[in-house]
Amino acid sequence: MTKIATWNVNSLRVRLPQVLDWLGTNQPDILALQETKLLDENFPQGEIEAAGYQVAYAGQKAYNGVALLSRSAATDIIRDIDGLDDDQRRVLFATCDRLRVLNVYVPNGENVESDKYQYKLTWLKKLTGYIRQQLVAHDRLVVLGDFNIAPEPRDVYDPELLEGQVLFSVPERTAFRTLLDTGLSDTFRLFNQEDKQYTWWDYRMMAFRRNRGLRIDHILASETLSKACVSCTIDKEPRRWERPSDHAPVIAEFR
DNA sequence: ATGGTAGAGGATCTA
Repeated sequence: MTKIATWNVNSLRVRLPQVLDWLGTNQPDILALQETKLLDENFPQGEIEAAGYQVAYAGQKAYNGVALLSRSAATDIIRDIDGLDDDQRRVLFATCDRLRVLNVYVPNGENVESDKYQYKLTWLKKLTGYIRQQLVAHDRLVVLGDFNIAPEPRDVYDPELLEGQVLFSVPERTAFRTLLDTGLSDTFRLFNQEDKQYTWWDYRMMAFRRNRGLRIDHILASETLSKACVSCTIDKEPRRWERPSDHAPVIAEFR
């Protein structure tokens, strides 16, 4: 069994003790992190290796940044995807435990009128083209991370209020659907799930206490891997901790 | 009254 997880930590510097605690409790084989917000020279490699995990990372100053923590060594590591043409550190692609793993931090988009929203849609289109190519070569592909898109009305706390807003606009949801149509499954929806399960809650307005959240962090699997997927769950526990990330981890297991 | 909170970095920008 291979256990793989994703977690937007919103600063690895601040969240490192929580990440180490969570690794000890949950023992994943692979953990994909987003928003590390660290230069590579400041990555806490020693502390993570001391906890029994190897690391690969692609960071930058202040914003973005992704990392892959794994029990086994990751190989064939790619930090710059062909055709993405992006200076921001948002992707990390590697092979680990017989999986081809693509860790993504999709642009937030800010709001639907913003230039950053167009950047998000263009970025997703380029990523989708790349994934379409990669699925030809890799039948055991996992794409996971913070997609900054809630795919369906049941993935947001108030679909009427949020309709047309960033993270839940029709063009974003269509882009997500197009990505799945390359041959990926949203592993969370392979299983019967309780209602009102989310992965992100705004820090403001007591959103977590009121469960005003969105499901925007996902683990997508190729057809071969979908058949081998036995669970996908959201761990809300770290969101309850003192000084938490605004995102909860998502965990999938593969036979 | 365009809020409210968090992180980075040292004034705003991003989410």
